[in-house]
Amino acid sequence: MKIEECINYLLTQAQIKVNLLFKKNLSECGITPAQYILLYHLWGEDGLSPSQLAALSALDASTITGLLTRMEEKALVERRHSQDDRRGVNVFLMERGAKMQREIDGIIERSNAQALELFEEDEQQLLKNSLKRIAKI
Amino acid sequence: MKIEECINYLLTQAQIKVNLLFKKNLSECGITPAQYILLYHLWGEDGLSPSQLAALSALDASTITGLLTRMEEKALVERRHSQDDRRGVNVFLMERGAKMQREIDGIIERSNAQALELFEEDEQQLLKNSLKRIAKI
DNA sequence: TGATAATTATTTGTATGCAAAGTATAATGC
DNA sequence: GCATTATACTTTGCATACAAATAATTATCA
Repeated sequence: MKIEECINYLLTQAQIKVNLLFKKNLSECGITPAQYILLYHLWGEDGLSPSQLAALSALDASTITGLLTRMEEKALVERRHSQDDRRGVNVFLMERGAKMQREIDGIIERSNAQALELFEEDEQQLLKNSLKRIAKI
Repeated sequence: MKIEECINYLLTQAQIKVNLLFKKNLSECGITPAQYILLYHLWGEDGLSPSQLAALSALDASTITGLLTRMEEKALVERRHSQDDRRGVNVFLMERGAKMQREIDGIIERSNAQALELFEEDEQQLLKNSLKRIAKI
């Protein structure tokens, strides 16, 4: 079959391009798209564990470890050992990570509009719904 | 905005999942999805240069370098210095890389069907068209 | 022709991603 | 209680990706 009909090829091409756009826009405030995902979940509930973040973001736990390490180096978040279960870790927002929420939200809104500017509202919804379905494989 | 409405998030989630499926299926014959893309273009025209492969696959030239190095180690392709332009390189299929075409084509067909099994034919086309459009950013 | 610019590919550095192995701690079962 | 399991996280190894810097070669043009 032609590669232009291969769903993995098309998804990868689209993801690389869109992710580059988001990465460029988010670099204004020194974070990456993947780091945004963890910040987003922590804004909703501070003190989540790495495994909870892995579940919420559908990423592997070892991926979370790396992300958190780099985010700690940038003073966005802080890891604290859990009191009740010494295996556990809780991740807390630091001041920088908490304060950036509005700025980052703006960048995300803007980036979405930019990526989808050629799509009508109903086309956007169709695309998003299809992506949600295919991600449930 | 909710992260479930963020196009970069949705594209990334879908791409990771679908790519894992393709990666698992392609591992039968020892290649990866990214390596498949280069093989595909070489099946169409042997002896392409790294920059041509970069243009055809919409990947950065430095990404192609790494892919080719790993593909050479597996005796899939071979780099030869260009005769007319000593800066240039031409990439040629080796026997293993050439012979695998039919097997790999089968795996790609199967993987596509698997990834899209919950989609009607017209939904598949709509999704693919949307992905093509968004990748042109 | 000889310096400067452009082109081609690679190298280096950074950031994701997963899988598999390793570590520390807690839970279970005999 | 103590050995076995299970859980939570990290480490290591591999494969993509891009950006920026390098190296080698070719083209331009003054």
